Amino acid sequence: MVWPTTVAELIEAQRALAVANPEPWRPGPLTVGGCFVCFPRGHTGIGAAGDPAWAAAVLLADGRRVGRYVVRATARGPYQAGLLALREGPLLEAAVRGLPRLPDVLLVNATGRDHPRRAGLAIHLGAELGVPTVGVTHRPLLATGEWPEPRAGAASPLFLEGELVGYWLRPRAAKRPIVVHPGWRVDPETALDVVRRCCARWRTPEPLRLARRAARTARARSG
DNA sequence: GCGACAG
DNA sequence: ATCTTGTCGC
Repeated sequence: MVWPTTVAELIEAQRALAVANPEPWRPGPLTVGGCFVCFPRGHTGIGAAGDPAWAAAVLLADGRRVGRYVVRATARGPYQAGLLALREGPLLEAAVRGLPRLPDVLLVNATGRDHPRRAGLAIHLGAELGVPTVGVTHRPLLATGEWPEPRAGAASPLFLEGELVGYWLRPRAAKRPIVVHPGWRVDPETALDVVRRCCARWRTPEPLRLARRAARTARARSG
């Protein structure tokens, strides 16, 4: 399979992903991956194809980092809500494929079913890699729901046209909640379970935090 | 027609 | 995504 390069191709791929019915994945002993793309400091707006970028992925086993890969890359297009795969999809795939092995489950900075065609980048990247995925974002794309109570670990459902598409989750009692999105082969409750296990120390799940740090460190070193 | 709208 | 200022804590 190849990443779509045009809006029409991506929309067609998203429609297929929305009705795909992969075998549900159940968490056993976990290796958890995280991946992240950053852009130059001072970068603003939606950008364009050719923007410099840094993509990183990390692999954690028993909470310890056992793999890391960072690659200098180039954005494939501008950012447009609902079409994030056109900008970051191939970059994230390249970062994850650079790991010593694929994770049991991968955390992605993107939505899943919370998407105009129910096929956000977390789902798309998981399908592409053949790896179960969970999306984590700062806010929903289209879904709505009340914030959970200010207690660490509290969660509340997010709905899109009547469908449960994810959860608000508060990793830290006093701080803003994050959004947890079931991705490829992952149901909402499993997604929540995976992310909770990764938030022992920080608001941002550890695999995403380490991938973000790795990408930004590379950016600082290579301008 | 206009604003909203993951990163 | 990135920016901004102070603030709290290890």
